[in-house]
Amino acid sequence: MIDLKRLAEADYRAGIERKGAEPDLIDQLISLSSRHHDLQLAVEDARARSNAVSKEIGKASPEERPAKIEAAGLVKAELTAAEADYTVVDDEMKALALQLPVPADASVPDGGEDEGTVVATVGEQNAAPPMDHADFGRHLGWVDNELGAAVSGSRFAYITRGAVQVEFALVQYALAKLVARGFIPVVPPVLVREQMMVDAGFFPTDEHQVYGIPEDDLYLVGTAEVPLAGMHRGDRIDESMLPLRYAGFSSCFRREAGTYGKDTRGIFRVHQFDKVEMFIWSHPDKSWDEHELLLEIEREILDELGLPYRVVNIAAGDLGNAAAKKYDCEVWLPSEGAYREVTSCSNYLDYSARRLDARVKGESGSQFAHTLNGTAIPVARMLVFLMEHYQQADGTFTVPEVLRPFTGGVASFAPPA
RNA sequence: GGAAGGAUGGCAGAGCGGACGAUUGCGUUGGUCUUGAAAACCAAUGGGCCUUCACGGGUCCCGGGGGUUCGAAUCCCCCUCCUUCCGCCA
Repeated sequence: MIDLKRLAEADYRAGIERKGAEPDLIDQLISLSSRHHDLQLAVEDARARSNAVSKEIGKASPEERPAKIEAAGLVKAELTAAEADYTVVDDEMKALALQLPVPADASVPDGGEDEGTVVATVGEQNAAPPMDHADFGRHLGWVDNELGAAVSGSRFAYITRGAVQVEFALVQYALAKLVARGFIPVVPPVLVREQMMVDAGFFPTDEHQVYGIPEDDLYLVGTAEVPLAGMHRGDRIDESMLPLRYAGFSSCFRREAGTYGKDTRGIFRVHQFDKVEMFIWSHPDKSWDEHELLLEIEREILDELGLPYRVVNIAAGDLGNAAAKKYDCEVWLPSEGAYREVTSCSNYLDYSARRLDARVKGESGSQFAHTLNGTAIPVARMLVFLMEHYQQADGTFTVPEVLRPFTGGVASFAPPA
């Protein structure tokens, strides 16, 4: 939800338009909002009179009451009429406001998909290994797409043997790093109510990407971000508690509608995967520092895993509704000769906190909190990159140095005998 | 799955149609007393929105949504959650 009061500000409006919002919509909303204000005054005035009259009835003697009740009825009719007008405009205004995105930050480049700015490049664009990640996964007995398809359908896979050990090593490695940084580890529910999907900003825009359980009115989350956002819904967080940093581990479920034929090899894009996600509740004055912190952690993980990558400041037109700025970290995928997204981090400013009614309480009153999120480890996709970069000429897999404490010291995996 | 009871301010806990935005206790904060502390005593102690230069004023909020009424924390309906009992079960 955007800040309607700031809509008249040139910068605020420009930030929204840069994300591709129709100027007409904004004008409509401004005029609705001014009508809304007038009607609100009218309703409150009518209600004030109604309240006053009603109060008098309570004090009146039994003989006086009938006349007073009749008079009150007239005021009530006025109030009812005013409310009817107000409700119409209020609904219309809210529906429109939900459609508008949070403004892009000034530091975000203009443009759409593929028009982001590369802000850092690390490592070399090395040549492809003998096998791509899909073939190597089959070779090692790590990934079985056919079995997954037979049991659950396309884009489902069995992950077995060493891949499972590496998966849990990745998770433990990330959690250890985040806990050391003061993040609170969380295993959240992965089934949530519809309202939670709305509050977290995924409904109605991304509803088609989400699995639902109609019988119980629940939805499978596509990311732990959703239940993590719910942790402080309606809270007034004392500013001394901030920042609150959470590290959530969960399975993630995505329908991947509209991606038929895209990334069909291996487990690059699957319906179900595990992920360690970072989520921060920040004081509004500090959220840009927290955003840089998220990027720093993501880069540190890629550095320590020894993967070549670049960081992209995503262009305004390619940002989701909720993000004012987003960095993507893209790792070099040798078999494709391209950088592919592995992690990302976004600053939502107060967009999500408004819906969640999550506020920061300080000496100077209260204001909406800022929320940020970033990927620490998307396990399946990380396995894809590792399978290419740590593939040896003899067909074995070498475990990255930093993961070995979490594989029980195992340094190498070979195909099953 | 069946049955019953509940949800009120930071916490506990009254109120069950009209002066209730809410008795009281605890907690918290400030003060008096004290060399200091404790105790005791006094006082203050929710939030959203609108309006005002400000003082202030208005409105909404007693789990959430709807309804009855001139008037709802209080009555009615729906939903959610919690507790207890029975059944079932990793």
